Amino acid sequence: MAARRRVLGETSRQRRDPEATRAALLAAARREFAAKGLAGARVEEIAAIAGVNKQLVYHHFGSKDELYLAVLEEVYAEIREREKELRLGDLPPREAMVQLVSASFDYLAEHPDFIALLNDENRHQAAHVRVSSRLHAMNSPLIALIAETLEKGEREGVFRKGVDSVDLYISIAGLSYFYFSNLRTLSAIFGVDLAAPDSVASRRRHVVDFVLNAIRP
Amino acid sequence: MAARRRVLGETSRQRRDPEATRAALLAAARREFAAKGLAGARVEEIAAIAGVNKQLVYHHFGSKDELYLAVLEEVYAEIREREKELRLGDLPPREAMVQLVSASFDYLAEHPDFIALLNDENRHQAAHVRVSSRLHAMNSPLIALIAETLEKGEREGVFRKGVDSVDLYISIAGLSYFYFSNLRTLSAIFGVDLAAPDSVASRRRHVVDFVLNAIRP
Amino acid sequence: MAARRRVLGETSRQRRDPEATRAALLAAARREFAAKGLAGARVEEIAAIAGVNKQLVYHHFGSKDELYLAVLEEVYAEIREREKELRLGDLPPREAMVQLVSASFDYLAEHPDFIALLNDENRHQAAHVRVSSRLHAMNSPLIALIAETLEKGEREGVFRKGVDSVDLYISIAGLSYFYFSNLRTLSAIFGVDLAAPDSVASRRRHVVDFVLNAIRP
Amino acid sequence: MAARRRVLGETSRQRRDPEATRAALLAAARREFAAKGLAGARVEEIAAIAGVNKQLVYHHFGSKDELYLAVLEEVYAEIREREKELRLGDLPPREAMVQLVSASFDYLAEHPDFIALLNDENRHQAAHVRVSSRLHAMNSPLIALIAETLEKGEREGVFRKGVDSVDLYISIAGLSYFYFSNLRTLSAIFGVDLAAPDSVASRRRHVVDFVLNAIRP
DNA sequence: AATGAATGAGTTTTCATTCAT
DNA sequence: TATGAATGAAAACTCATTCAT
Repeated sequence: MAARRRVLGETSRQRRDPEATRAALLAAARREFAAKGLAGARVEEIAAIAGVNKQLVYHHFGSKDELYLAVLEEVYAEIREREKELRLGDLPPREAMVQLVSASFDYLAEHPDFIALLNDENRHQAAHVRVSSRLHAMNSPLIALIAETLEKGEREGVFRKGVDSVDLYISIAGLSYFYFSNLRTLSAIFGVDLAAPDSVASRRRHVVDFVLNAIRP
Repeated sequence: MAARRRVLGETSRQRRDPEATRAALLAAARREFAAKGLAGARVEEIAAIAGVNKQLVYHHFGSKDELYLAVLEEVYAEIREREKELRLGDLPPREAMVQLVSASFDYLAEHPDFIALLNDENRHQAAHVRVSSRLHAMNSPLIALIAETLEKGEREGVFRKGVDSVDLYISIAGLSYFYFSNLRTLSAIFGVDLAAPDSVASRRRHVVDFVLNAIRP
Repeated sequence: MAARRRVLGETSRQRRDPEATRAALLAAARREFAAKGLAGARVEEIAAIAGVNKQLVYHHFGSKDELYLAVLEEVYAEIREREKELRLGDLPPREAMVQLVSASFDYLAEHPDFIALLNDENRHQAAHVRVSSRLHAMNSPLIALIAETLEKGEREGVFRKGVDSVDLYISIAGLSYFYFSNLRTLSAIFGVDLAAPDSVASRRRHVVDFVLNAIRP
Repeated sequence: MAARRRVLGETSRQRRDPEATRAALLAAARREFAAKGLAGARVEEIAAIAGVNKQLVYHHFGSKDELYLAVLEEVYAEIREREKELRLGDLPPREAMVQLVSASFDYLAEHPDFIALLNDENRHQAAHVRVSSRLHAMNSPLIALIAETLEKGEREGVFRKGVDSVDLYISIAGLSYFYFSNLRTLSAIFGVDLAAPDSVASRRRHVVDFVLNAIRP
């Protein structure tokens, strides 16, 4: 008996607008899969949130699983897009690295969906990511940026030698990701509110410092 | 449907051994919840793996949810126990920190189910952890150890000042956790096998180095 | 288990006739709830009797409880409808009262399921009736008819004064209701068959006489 | 997860007192069967209310069904006992009849259990009453009292002739029974509170009046 | 006599998916 | 393209009853 809701701001969406229907379903699915996982999310609820008939999920995506993959693809595409937009220009290596780490932190801070979806996909042994040729085609501009910045810094003597760019990429991500991914349990166990703006700002400073200190010569 | 299997090593468990029944259910539940999450795991399958009647889940734990909480409590108790066993003795601060980071890495390397369970619990906004008085009573010995080591290193001038121990705790955990948590998607996206022993060993070295470099004066 | 049966007279109901499906479920539910009560009736059996898939109960009614309420509403609507059809025209008060009492008796004689449903609902403290706005909107035409007839008879001097119409309504109902409601235990205890047509006819005469005698001047 | 409760006032009943256990079970069963019916009552809950182990139901009564029969027998025995205690002495017939009707009304007013149990048993077509030789052996002293009183009144000319004593018995019972049996639905439908002491007192007067008027010459 | 563990057969309800229109 | 009805399979949970101690 989930109430039929229309997405915000769409009081009377066109009855025949396949693109809008698809987009509404995708947005609703992203929200539901992030909140409840592939197993916990309900096709009926996704359709209800999108304000459309349940059957349209099958029309547009084929199955719950394919809808899930479509969400993953959208989410990955979005983060890659965001990474592409990162303009470091001619910033000196240290300043460039600050930007990289900050941007990485901020993206995760703003997209808890992304974290939840990735965690669920990892539980599934990346089964969907593995089979998606679209996802394989998206390579991370960030890793190249990190490599370039690292190299430049090494040459200029502001970064130590011997830091692997993939390792650094994973470390930068991990320092932020774990904080947001485990926000609730850490807060409960420590008895603090890590979601508070002050806590987040403090963590952000720590992460940037931590990385810069770790790679200085 | 699901074949009745006995847990490994228990070819003919006593018909009346409630403790053994409870333990078998808990072990099976841990495995299933880690593999499939709270929503995806099946009570029937858990009972089948434990080799007992499905209704005993309700007899011993009350509900699927309470069984899930029991698993979380067990898992947290186990990690706290492990932390308590860490003996740093009179190691100098740098060596002590190497031990701390290594032990943290190794625990996660050996317990992928812990990671999976935590991720699922975080998706549920730590709903179970929050209500468990048993979990609130368990405080991490590790965080105290880190604080002590950090302080000693600062005094001896081998660590820089201004590093917060909770921040450091989260960073140490995050550098290892993210790697194992996102092993599958990272491997798929990068086209490498991060689960390979060589990769893990290499990551271990990186993490230890990274932390030590980050906190050197 | 339970064989798929089609409701009488519906040898091949349309596959897509939601109204017919609803009606078949309602009829089957009425029968089962009357025979076994809310707790004793089985959703599966109701669906089987209606010749439809068990899940349609949830599709059309939401839950077993809401189906039960729908049955109560139907049954009350039916009795109210029947009361409305009572045409006393210009009958003199005594003859009118005979009609009222007789009709009341006959309805209960012909609708043992109504009695069984009411008894069950009373065990539930009228929980369903209380929350039904549809039921609150149905007021009994009978009580008004009794009041009018009583008044007219008083004016004409054929009925005594001081009889309250609600009291009389309950008494008329009670004299018949108890007989049918407790038919089985009374028969068992007295060692007679109160369900036999002769017994019923005799009781009918008694009830009419009893009421008329009770209200004569 | 029904909490284990001890019956009021029995904080530590003897561990080995079969009679007390039997009585506690019977009392709990009476309450539960009255409240929920045979189908709705739970053996575990009955045992919990009685403060004893569930298995003792089987020890003492054999099955849920036999426990139900034991409750019916107890309840019938109680009402017969009560009827036996009715002392009309040498009251004149009208006064005697007032006593009979009043006592009948009062018993039902004070024993809603009895009504609920009888209704449930009637739904089961008196299946338990029929097979109980103990119940068949209990004949109602009331019906004999009514017959005597009726006869005496007829002889003295204070009651009309032609009233059958069984019919009268059923009418007396019905006038009170229906009121209490259908208290909740009638109150809900009429929007009044028939359970209020004033309503009950008023009904009591009506019933006594109604019967006396109905049988006067 | 008494207990708690254990069980088999259900019982309501859910859910992804397909069908008919 | 879109809808609501319909379905089969399963899911969590229940319950009367029996077993082992």
